[in-house]
Amino acid sequence: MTNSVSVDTKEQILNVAERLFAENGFAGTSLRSVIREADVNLSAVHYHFGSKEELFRAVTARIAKPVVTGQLKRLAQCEAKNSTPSIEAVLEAFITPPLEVILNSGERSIDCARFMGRCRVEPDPIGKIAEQEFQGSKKAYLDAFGRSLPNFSRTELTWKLDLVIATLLRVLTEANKPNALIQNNSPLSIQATVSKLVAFLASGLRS
Amino acid sequence: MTNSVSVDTKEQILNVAERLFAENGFAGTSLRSVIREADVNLSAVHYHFGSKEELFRAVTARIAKPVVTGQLKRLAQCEAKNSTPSIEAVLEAFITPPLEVILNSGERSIDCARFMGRCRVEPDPIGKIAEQEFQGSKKAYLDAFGRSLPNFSRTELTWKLDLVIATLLRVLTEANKPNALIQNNSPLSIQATVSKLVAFLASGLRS
DNA sequence: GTTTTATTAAAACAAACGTTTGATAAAATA
DNA sequence: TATTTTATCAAACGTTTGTTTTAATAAAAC
Repeated sequence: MTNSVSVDTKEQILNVAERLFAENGFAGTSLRSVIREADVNLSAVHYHFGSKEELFRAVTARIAKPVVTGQLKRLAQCEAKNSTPSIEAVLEAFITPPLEVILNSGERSIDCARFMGRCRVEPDPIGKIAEQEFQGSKKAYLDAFGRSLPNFSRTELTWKLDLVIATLLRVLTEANKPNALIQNNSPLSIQATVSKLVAFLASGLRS
Repeated sequence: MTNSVSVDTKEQILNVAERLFAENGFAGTSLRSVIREADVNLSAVHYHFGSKEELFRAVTARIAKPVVTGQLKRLAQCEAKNSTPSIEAVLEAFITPPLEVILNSGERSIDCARFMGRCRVEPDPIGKIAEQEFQGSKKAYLDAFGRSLPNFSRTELTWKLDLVIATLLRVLTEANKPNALIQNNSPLSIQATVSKLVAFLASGLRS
């Protein structure tokens, strides 16, 4: 049907699941704790999403889509200016979208950040689901790394991109905690975070 | 008593728990799956460890102790040679012990690596337990970072050390997977991994 | 006005969970 | 030798898990 009531129910479930998955992980979050906080019926979860695993996928997809889209768009812009962009420019294109999503998520911003950080350190098969949802931009960036750093093997570039992602995920997980890089989600803070991360990672990638 | 039977039981539980916690996380690992693979009685877990949480602490402590000891020892040696060692030397002192532990763990080496990588991305309160067990060397290294890099604030050094740890944990988690830095646990491979990680991180820390 | 269709609600399901209990026997201590 | 301690075991505890089933409700389509 798609009336306003069901939309609210579905979105309420997504929002609460996002927060609880981020806090307690997939296995540590029960559907009953979700429906309790979302104030909906237990059946609503299976009606709207089918299973706990599909609920997790839905939460992940909601965040991953704009991130991947943004990363591909920025990489294209980046390579439109310069056929062989600097690794700094490529890094900035990769790192900015996830931080931008946080900025555009209103009250959910911190939950978004923490969920992004959490979802990809989940044990399999849940971690694989998250990897799937985010992998749409991975190959393009691996290729871009190769063009910006032509002196490294594919294997070397692969684990380096992997460490870039791990670093980014840690920054997201720690958002708003003491001494964390992300201290609020103001545009200025996001910009500063991108700059510091690019500086931190670029020189390592060249090593 | 400490007869050979009980020692075997206790160690069997530790070994299997280490592997399953590493694979499936704390919440994703049931005590019944542990005792099934360890071929011991369910009560043996509570008899030897008291609770699931204390079993996790025991697994963590077994690995963390030699790591922390090694890190403190190497840092002291490092500063004995040079009162203000390079950040590369400090990094090497920090990174070597966890990789050394893997090398000295025989058949458990990959499980050790993966558990180290997993235990500190566990949701609280489990993650806090792991943090506790590993934190014995943290303050000393934060101070050492400050001496090697005197131009940065404590806050900046704190998140930078945090990212060093996150990078190291990722390398450990991915051990023996395709394109991973750690591809086997030979002394040569470990040495090569340390060198690459130091190179990757040192320049970022200076930025 | 009747029949679909979409959504919520409540109850029940079998399975799995961490933990506790009480019995048993071997080992250590006296 | 008698008593206590240590270790192991099967069985059961009450609770919680994800999922399914069965009804009830209300809006939409015919």
